[in-house]
Amino acid sequence: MTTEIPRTLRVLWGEPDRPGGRGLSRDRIVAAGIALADADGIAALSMARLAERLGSAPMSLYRHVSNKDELLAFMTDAAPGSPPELPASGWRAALETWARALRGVYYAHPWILQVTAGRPPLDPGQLAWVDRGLSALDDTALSWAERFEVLMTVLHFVRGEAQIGAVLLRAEPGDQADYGRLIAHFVTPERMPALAAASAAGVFTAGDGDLERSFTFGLTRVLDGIDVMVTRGEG
Amino acid sequence: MTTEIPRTLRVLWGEPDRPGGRGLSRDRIVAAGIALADADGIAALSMARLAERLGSAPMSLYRHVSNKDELLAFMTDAAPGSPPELPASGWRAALETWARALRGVYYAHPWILQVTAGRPPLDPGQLAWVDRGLSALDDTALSWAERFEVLMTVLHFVRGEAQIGAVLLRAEPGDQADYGRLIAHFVTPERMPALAAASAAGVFTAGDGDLERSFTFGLTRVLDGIDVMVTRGEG
DNA sequence: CTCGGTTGCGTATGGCGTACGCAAGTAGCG
DNA sequence: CGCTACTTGCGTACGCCATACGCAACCGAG
Repeated sequence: MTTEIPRTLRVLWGEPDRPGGRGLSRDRIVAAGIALADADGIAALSMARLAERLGSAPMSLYRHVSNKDELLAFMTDAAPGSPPELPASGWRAALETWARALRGVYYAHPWILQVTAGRPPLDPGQLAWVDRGLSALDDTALSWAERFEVLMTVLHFVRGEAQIGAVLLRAEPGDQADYGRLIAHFVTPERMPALAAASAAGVFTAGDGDLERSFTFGLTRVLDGIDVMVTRGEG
Repeated sequence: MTTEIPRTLRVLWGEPDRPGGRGLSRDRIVAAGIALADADGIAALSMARLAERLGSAPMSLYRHVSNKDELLAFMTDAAPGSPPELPASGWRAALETWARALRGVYYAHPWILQVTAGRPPLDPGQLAWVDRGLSALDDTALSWAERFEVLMTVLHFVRGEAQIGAVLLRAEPGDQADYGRLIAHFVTPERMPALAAASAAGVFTAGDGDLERSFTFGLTRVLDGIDVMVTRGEG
């Protein structure tokens, strides 16, 4: 009857770290992994490089982490930290606070997007955020299923925006200009009329602060759409 | 003045395939790569396995594809195919058609989501979809920048939903039930009250057709939000 | 002091992407 | 026909990766 529970999850929810070792510990390894992935990207995170950072041998890590997948699970659990307290001034402000804080997490740790893509969250770190997000809708009349779908809609938007924005932030300053120039070079009005018009209108030559404005723009659309439902249900 | 253009892009936009070889050709390699990634996932796509499928030696592929990254670029260009014709019955129906077709692409080739994550599209295959999506908004009074932001908002939602849905579709039938059971097992009302309530309400024990319904639900929210803006601008 | 358990790590294996250079085939041209 | 220039296929080799296994050093309890 009881589903057998994977070791990784049991550790994640229960066992605290044993700081016994002569220097290595799960917490230290996970923290170093997060720092490495933040700085150089998840592709640069290898067990060997991580061990080097920690001043130990590669195989020593396996005493605290059963394999690389488990390390990544620990990292995605720890990196987001605690979700923010939400304002009590209504679901919209609460949901917006949640979305902006989550965006901050993804901008700080873009690799989370890759690691958690298509994997339903089961660690306490991720689920705490889901719980907090659901609580933003406490003052609505929506069903639990509706609240969950609404939250997923916001989540999809935040993840999608972060996937683009976090990369742009770390790119060279000229890359965005290059992108606009390449679009302009390849896209012809005959084959792609709408795109050519958008390109000619300067849509692909973004400037400072445009990332922020574009996030706010999309989030406003999404929240407006939710508002239509919430208000109709109450009216 | 002229930005130097990466070889991969030049090939993508210009040079047709030279079918000269004794069996190998760029098109055949790309098609086999797509088939392999569709069947076994992108992680199972190695140059060696691909060569085996094609009955050639690993190094032979490099005559037609300069490295694995370029192969992936060719694959993401080719896999989506042509975007659908959009109905002329208004922006909402057009955008919905576009979104559903794109979702179909991601469900058929989930690896595209991983490969294109955080990389702005520059190949004709992807850009044709962006162009078609923008054209869905031709009958609105929005600016080009607004149309682009609107399209990105829809795109984020579609990608986010597909990232979860495409995986669930290929999962074992019992996995979804397992997920609900694991949530119920770990989540306590004291620590995560909203999540516990949602779990108790059966939100995490999905049934047949729920994926479709959930996509429609979220898409309706997003389109409703866009409608608020389009209508206000016109009124 | 002994002993069971824990921790660190050296060695080794099999997979990966791919640089390099040779050989076999093909096309152009006399 | 033969000679040459080029293209295509691929065998070998290298360095990086995750990680299985077993030994040695250490630690706390008796």
